[in-house]
Amino acid sequence: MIDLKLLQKDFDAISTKLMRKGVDAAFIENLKLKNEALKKAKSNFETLQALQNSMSKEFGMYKREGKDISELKQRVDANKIVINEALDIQRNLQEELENIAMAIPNIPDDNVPDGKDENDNVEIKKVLTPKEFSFTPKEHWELAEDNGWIDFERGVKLATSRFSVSFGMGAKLERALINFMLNFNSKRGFEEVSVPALVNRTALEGTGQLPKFEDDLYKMDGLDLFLIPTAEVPVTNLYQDEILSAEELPKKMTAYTSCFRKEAGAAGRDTRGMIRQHQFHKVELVALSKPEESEAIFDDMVSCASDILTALELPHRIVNLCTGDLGFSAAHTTDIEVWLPGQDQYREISSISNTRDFQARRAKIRYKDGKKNIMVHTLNGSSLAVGRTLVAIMENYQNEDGSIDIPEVLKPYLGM
RNA sequence: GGAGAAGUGGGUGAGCGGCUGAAACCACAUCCCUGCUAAGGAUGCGUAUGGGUAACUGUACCGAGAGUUCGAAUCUCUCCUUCUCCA
Repeated sequence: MIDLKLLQKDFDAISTKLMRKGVDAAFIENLKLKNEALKKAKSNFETLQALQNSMSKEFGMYKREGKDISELKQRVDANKIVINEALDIQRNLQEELENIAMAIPNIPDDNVPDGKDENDNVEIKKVLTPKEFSFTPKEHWELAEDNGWIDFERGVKLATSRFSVSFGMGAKLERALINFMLNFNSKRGFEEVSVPALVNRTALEGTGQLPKFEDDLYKMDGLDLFLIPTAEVPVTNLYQDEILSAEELPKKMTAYTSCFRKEAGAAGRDTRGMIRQHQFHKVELVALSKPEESEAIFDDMVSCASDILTALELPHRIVNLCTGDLGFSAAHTTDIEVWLPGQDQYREISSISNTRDFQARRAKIRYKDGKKNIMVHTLNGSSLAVGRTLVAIMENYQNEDGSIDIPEVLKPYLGM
């Protein structure tokens, strides 16, 4: 959630920034007006309540002293009616305000480039040069089927479209990648955690998936529980509604989970292969930090993900997302795109975001700085999407005869 | 699935309709004393939000929500969680 006090104080600047992200000006204006109205309503209610409280105290004294209370009772009863009206007004405003505020995305940083969609993202640098093939490289689905690594039909048979099954070396490689990535992140100072794959509404509101994006989530029938779309949700919410001590920051964590997404708006995109599946594996990095540390940690996370790709000898590039491609909760995001020779293009394999205090305010994650409680900054990033890494290995390590080499760093994980 | 018991501040735990935002103890912080490593004393010490430069102060919060009442941590209802017993 954005800082309403800041909005109130510096309305023009904040609304200008939000408009860069495509938020309707009228919407922001409305938020401001509602906020002001709520403040008035609250103050009004509290004054009445204070009066009621003091009369109630008097009431107790009268009774103890055996005085006549009928006149006082009349006053108190009359005030009660007024209070209830004031409370109603306040509650309605509160609810309206919350609905609006929760649907407003984070304020993009000033250095986020303007742009409409992913085509306007800005490349920062390339790492490793794609190798030249002496033959026409195949796409991963062909390689996956030819090598018997992935069975797309049987995934559909078991569930529905956009599900797949890994066999043999395909399955082993997934497991090796997960272990390799977790170990890599551990060495970089991220503590490994294992978390539930189902979370409640509060957790999803905390990280910003709800209330706006319920259509993208799988919801349990009859329960207020959802399958996680990313480990970011359970891991960040681990400290929901807590006040951490300054010494325990930064908290750097890494988790492997399956992720589940309905891909509601993605009809027709990447229908073939395992680029866009309803269920996929991902190793995630999450950090909670003091505000002044978050940028350094952000850089650390980007390099951590990039270094994994480098260790796997996979060419990739680092891209700064433009306003149009920026997610709901992010103040700024860097994507890592891996080179896919079969597709002859770079494709997203990691997305690292600093949400600053946006999620912390929603999830109420604070730390004690001396006497004051301050919102932490939260960061998250993939390191990496396992399925897409497997895709990248298949396409980059393919040979002319259709066989696939195994990256050196993974061999120990495969007993090779 | 059935039957009971319980959920209070960082922890233990009192309170069972007004004098309680909450005793006491522990932990913690600052200061003092002492002087030798362990103890003594004083003060402070929850969260959120509004007002105020500040001191301070209004309001809300005793698992969550609703209700009874002039007034609820305390009474009622629903839900959640934990523990014990039964199937």
